[in-house]
Amino acid sequence: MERSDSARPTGLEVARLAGVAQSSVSLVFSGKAQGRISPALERRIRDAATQLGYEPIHVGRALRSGEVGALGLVVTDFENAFFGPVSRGAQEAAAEAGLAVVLMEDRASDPVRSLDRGLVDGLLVFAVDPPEPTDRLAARVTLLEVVHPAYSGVVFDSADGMRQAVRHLNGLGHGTIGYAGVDTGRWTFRERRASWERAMADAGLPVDGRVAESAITLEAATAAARGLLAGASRPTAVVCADDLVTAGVYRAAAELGLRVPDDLSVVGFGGTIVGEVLSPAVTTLYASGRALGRVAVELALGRPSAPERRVVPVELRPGASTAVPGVPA
Amino acid sequence: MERSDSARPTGLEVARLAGVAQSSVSLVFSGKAQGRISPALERRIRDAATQLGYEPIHVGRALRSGEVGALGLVVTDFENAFFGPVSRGAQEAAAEAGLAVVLMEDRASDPVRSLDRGLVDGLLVFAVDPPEPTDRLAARVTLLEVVHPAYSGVVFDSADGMRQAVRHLNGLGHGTIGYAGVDTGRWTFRERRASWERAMADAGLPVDGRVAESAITLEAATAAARGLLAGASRPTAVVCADDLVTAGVYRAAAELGLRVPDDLSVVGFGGTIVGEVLSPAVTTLYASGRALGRVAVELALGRPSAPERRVVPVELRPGASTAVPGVPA
DNA sequence: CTGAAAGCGCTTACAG
DNA sequence: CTGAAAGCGCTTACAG
Repeated sequence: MERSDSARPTGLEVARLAGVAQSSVSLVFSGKAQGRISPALERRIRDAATQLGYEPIHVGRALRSGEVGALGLVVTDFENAFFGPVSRGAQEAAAEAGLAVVLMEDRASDPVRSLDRGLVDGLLVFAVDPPEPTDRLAARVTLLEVVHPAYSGVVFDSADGMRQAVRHLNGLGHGTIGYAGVDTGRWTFRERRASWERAMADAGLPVDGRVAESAITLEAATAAARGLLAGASRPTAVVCADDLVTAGVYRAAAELGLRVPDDLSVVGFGGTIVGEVLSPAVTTLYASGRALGRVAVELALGRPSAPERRVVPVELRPGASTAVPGVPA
Repeated sequence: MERSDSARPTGLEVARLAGVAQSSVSLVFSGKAQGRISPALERRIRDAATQLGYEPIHVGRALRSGEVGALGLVVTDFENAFFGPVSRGAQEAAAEAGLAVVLMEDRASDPVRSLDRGLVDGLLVFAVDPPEPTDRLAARVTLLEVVHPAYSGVVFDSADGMRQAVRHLNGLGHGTIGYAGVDTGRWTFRERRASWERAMADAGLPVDGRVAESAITLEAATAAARGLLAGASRPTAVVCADDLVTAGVYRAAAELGLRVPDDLSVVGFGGTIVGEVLSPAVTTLYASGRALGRVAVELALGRPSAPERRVVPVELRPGASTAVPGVPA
C-alpha cells in the first residue's frame, strides 16, 4: 500500500507551477484566502491545482491541527439491525460538520486506545458499557442509550414509551400484560424493563413474573417467549423490548398456535426493518435510531463543560398486532 | 475538538524521561527495536512510556509512511441488512492486518475524493457502480458484487445458486417458477436475474414474463409481488433476489390469501436477519456477506499487478417455504 | 497582499 | 548498540 504514487502532487508542486509560495496554496485550500490572496492569484493557484489533480492530503493538516476529523461509533455488534439507522444519523450529522464516522465493534477493537492513538477525535458509545471516566475521556466520549454521570449522552424516552404501550393495551382491555426483554445486563434493556414495570404499577396492573428475558438472538428470544406464552396463566398481551425479541414472540406464538392479535396482542419497540417485515404489522414503540445518532454527534461537537443529557421521544405507531383480548379458551 | 490536552505526551517527552534519544522511543514502539535497542534500554523506555501514559499517535506515522491504515467500505445504504455481515467480515480481516475500516455511504460522501485526500488507503466498493478507472484507482479499488475489467473484485456465485434453486423447485414438481428481483440497474441484481434466466433455460423451463422487479424497499417489493401473484397464470413458486424482496413476496402472498408453502413455494437469496425472522422459515440461497467482506480485504491487501477475481459460493439451505405444488384451485 | 520559515509527531537512513 | 538530523505535507504566526 505505498502512497508513493507518482500521481499524487503536493502543495509545493502546485506552488511552483503557479509561481507562488507553498503557503499561499495552503491558504487557498484551507479556505482562509479571503482578504489574504488576491482573486487573480487564487485563480492561478486553483488552475495549477486542477492541472495537477491536486487535493490537499488530510494527514498533513491533521498532524498540524491535532485533529483527525473523525468520530468513532462504538457498537456491540455490526449485525444488530438498529445499528444501521444510528450509523446513518451519526454520519449525516458528522458530514455536515466535515467529520467522518468510523465504526468500531466493541469486542474487536479497543476504542479508548484508538482515541489515545489519535485515530479519532471522540467516541460515540452506543449501548456499550462506558469506559472508566477520566478528564480526557469525559470531554471526548458521548453515550447513546447508556447513562453515566461522567459523560454526556442521549437516550430514548423509554419511560414515556412504556407508559404509552401499557395505556394502549389497558385501553383495549388487557389486564395481564407480559414483557419480553433482553438479559445482557446492558443499561438499555435494564431501563426498558424498569420503565415497563413502572408503567404497569402506575396503571395498577400486576406484573406477577410475566417476564421473559434472553440473549438478543432470534433463537433465544423464541425460547424465552415460549416459556412466557406456554403457561396456563399466559398474558393476553406482550410488550417487547426490541424488534428481534418481537420476532421471537411472533415465532413462539405461531408454534403454540396462538394468533396475533386474536389470541395475543403484541407491542414492539424499535422500528427497524426486522420489525417491519413481521406479519401482521406490529404495533410498535417507534424509536428513531437516526435521531439518536444525530443528537449524539451534536452533543459531541458541542463539548459542554459539564455532561449534558438529551432525550429522543418514542412514539406508539399502531399496527395490526394489538386488539381487544379474545375470550379465553 | 482541540487535541492540546496537556494529558497527551509525545515520544520526545518519553525519551527525556528515559534519558534516551527520541528515535529510540520510536524504534521501540514501531516494533523495530529487535537487535537495535538493548533489552535494558527498551525496559527503561517502556517504563517511562507507561508512567506518562504514552501511546504513539497515528498521524505522525501516517504522514511519514504515506499510509493511514484504513480502508473505506462504500455501500449504497447503511440500512440494508446485508451491510452488517459484509462490514463485519471486512473489519475482521482488516483488523488482522492492523487496518481500520471506514464506512461510507455512496450518496453522502465522495469516496474517490476521500481516497485522493488520503483519508483511506483503498476503497472496497460494495454493489455500487465503480468509479471511472485510472491507474491510481485500479490499484486501490476492490469491488464487491460488481464486475469491472479494470478492478479486482469478489462476487457471489449466483449462477450456481440459481441453478440450485431451480433444480430444487423443479425437483419438487414446479414448472412455473417466477422471479422477484430488484430493478435498480445495479450489477448485483442484473446478474441474479440473468442467472435465474439461464438456470430456467438450462432446465428447459419457460420464463414467460413471470418476473417482478422493484426498488429495494418492503413496500415496492410487496407491490411488485402482488402483480406477479395476482394473475390467473401465477407461478407456483418464486425465486427472490434479496431478503427484503422475499419479505415482500410473503406479504403479498398473505394479502392474496396464498399460503406458503401450500399454495406458493418461495426461495430466498441472502441470509440476513430480515430473512430469518420470516415465517415459515424460508428456503434460502445463503450468501455469506461476512465471507464477501473478508475476501475483499484480502484482495485489497494482496495488490496484484493485474485485476484478480474471486467467487464466494452460495448454498441452498432448506427451510419450510418450499413444497410440492398444491392442486390448482 | 505575499513569501520564507518553523513546527505538528512520527520514521528512517546515517554517523558514531 | 545508540543518537542527531532530515523530512513526510500541511498550517500558522511573522516579516516584508
